[in-house]
Amino acid sequence: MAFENLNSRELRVLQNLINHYIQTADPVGSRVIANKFRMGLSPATIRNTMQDLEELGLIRQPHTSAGRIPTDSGYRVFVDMLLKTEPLTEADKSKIRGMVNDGNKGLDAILSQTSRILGEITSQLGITISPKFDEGVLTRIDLIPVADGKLLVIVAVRSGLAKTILMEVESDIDIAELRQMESVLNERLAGLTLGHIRKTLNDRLANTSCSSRLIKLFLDSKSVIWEDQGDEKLHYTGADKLISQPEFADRNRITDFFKLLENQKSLIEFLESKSVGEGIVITIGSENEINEMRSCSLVISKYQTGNNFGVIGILGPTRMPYSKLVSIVDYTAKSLSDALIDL
Amino acid sequence: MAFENLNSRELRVLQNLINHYIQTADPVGSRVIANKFRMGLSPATIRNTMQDLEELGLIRQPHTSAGRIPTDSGYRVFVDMLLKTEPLTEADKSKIRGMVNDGNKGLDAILSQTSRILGEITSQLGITISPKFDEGVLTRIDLIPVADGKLLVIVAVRSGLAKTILMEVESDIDIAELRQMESVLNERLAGLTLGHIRKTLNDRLANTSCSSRLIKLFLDSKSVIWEDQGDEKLHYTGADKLISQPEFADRNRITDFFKLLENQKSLIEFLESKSVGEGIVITIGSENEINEMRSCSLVISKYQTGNNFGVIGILGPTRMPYSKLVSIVDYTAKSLSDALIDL
DNA sequence: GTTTGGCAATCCGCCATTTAGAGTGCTAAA
DNA sequence: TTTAGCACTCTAAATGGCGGATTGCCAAAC
Repeated sequence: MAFENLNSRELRVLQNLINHYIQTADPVGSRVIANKFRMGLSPATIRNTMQDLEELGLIRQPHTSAGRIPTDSGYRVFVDMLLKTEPLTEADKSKIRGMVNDGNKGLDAILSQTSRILGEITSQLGITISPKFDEGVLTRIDLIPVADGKLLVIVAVRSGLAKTILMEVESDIDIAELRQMESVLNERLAGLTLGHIRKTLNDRLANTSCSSRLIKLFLDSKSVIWEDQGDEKLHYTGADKLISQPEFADRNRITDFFKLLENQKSLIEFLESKSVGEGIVITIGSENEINEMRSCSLVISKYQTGNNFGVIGILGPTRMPYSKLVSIVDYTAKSLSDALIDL
Repeated sequence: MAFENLNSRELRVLQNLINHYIQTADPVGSRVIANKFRMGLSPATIRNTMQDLEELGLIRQPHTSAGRIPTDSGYRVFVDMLLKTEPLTEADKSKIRGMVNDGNKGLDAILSQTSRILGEITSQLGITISPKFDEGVLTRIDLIPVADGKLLVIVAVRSGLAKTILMEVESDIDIAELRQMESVLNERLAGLTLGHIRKTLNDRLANTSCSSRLIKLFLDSKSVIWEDQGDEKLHYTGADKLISQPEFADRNRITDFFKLLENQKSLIEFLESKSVGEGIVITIGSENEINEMRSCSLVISKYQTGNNFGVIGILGPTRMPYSKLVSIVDYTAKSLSDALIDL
């Protein structure tokens, strides 16, 4: 949209209005902008500018005789053209680093911690999603009989992640058969990405001397083993603070919000679909296709471990302190990626 | 408390009052009880009885000229002396069985499903906690080098559960050393419970010909490997329906509630502390020591897999349909235990 | 002695009305 | 182009009255 030709006064008014609204959650009137922000203009002049901004669809009045509040497009312009990222305090930085690097914890615990710290220092909902395995390169697969009729399959991926699947088998699998299967799998599949393996498994398992029963087993459970089904785990923290924000005064908003959170699968899918490319992604209000999210914004970023990518970020009302959040999410994502290299 | 000498009229009034209140959430007056429940008494007589019940602390008036509502003690008497468990409908039964036995899913997925079905058919919060590993009997331990400096430890437990831990090691561990360590561990530890192993590991690893480096490694990471730290996982579903109940009209109640849910550790600990013994346990309102739970009730039960026990149940406001919930939780716990034997 | 009808008293929830305040849009003057 | 002034509009909060529900108590009835 052609908002590039906004003049500088309009931009400044929009900026001041949004900054003030983010703090107070109250519609902002012309007087406040004129006085508090010392723009050297009278309220009447500001009013004229505000009318222009309203016609452009960047701000709106909840009702006559109220001040203005930003629309989704208004926030979009703010984020694209006016955002000054706010440097983190040392305290926050060290808090983040401390949490993320917390010793010998597993990936899961780290991500849970991370969502907690994100929630805490932002007072919004901190979210983390564990990395997709799909892009992971198989380093090795192990088959371990653990009990009668149970076979534990361990899929180890470069960068140290591992996934275990418990499968049922007929109880009389021969150990030798199993070993053979194992080595065939390793010979033929190691070095490929899981996604790739999934697509080409049929071909790759042709012409072996393995037990056909086992071959069948592995072909049949293709999706369970190689697919990503619901492996990505979602952690979130900070719901309590979030719902005390004024935008959740209406109970229905809260119910909507929890419907959203309980439908983890679609939420994960959605977040992953949005976090394309490098760096921070911000989506605002109605830009989020999920209905229950139409009054929320998202500040997210990918993080990396090995070849695999996960997502972390913040979910909150469209009225959120974007400039702070961008720095926080960015710094956290980077710290997390660093920490996971070490892991 | 000596509520055993309540006369039968008092009991019937209490019962009717609670049944009605559970349905409507409105204070119940003497007229309703007299008419709706056809007790053959006039409202005035009921009023007298209600005064008695109030003096005993079983019911109370929110304000003059309102009907009465049950107190926590009132619910307690109701549950202990007046509860008629309501048989499940066939529809619900088959829903539960269907979900719980849903094919080849892993434990985690089953428990997640279970919490969902509990939430759905009760309109309260369905909760499941995965079993404690501590009582599990080790069937086998495997050591698998997955990458430079990484060692994957797989702890398999009778009944098919397995836990994997990724450890850091110096990169030049010798495969032969590892195999030896593995077989020593299996020889000396298989058949013992994890809890037992944890306590006696030092002694049991004395006098071996294993690499002292490896021995040290295993002793050092004792807690990570054998301990239960946060392994119990909590699933819950139904928050959205729960908070639409009238008792959550006050926003503070909702925030309290989510503080409770986000503090998973203490919630898990609490639920486990309450679920002693066989069968259903019901705790009401202030009987729950956690502050944020003082206006909620809990209907929980243990379930079993191998030697391990987990907990499932329902969390909701003290005004909950106890008689239904008891049957549902009971049936679900049993179905779950059955399904996990099969697993 | 127990139960009941009658009745005054109490308190809540709802509705309409009022009031104060905030902010606007427009117009005319600077 | 900017500003001051002013009539207008709308909200939020306060006020007051009314109807309804329920109680407690007392005296009469069973």
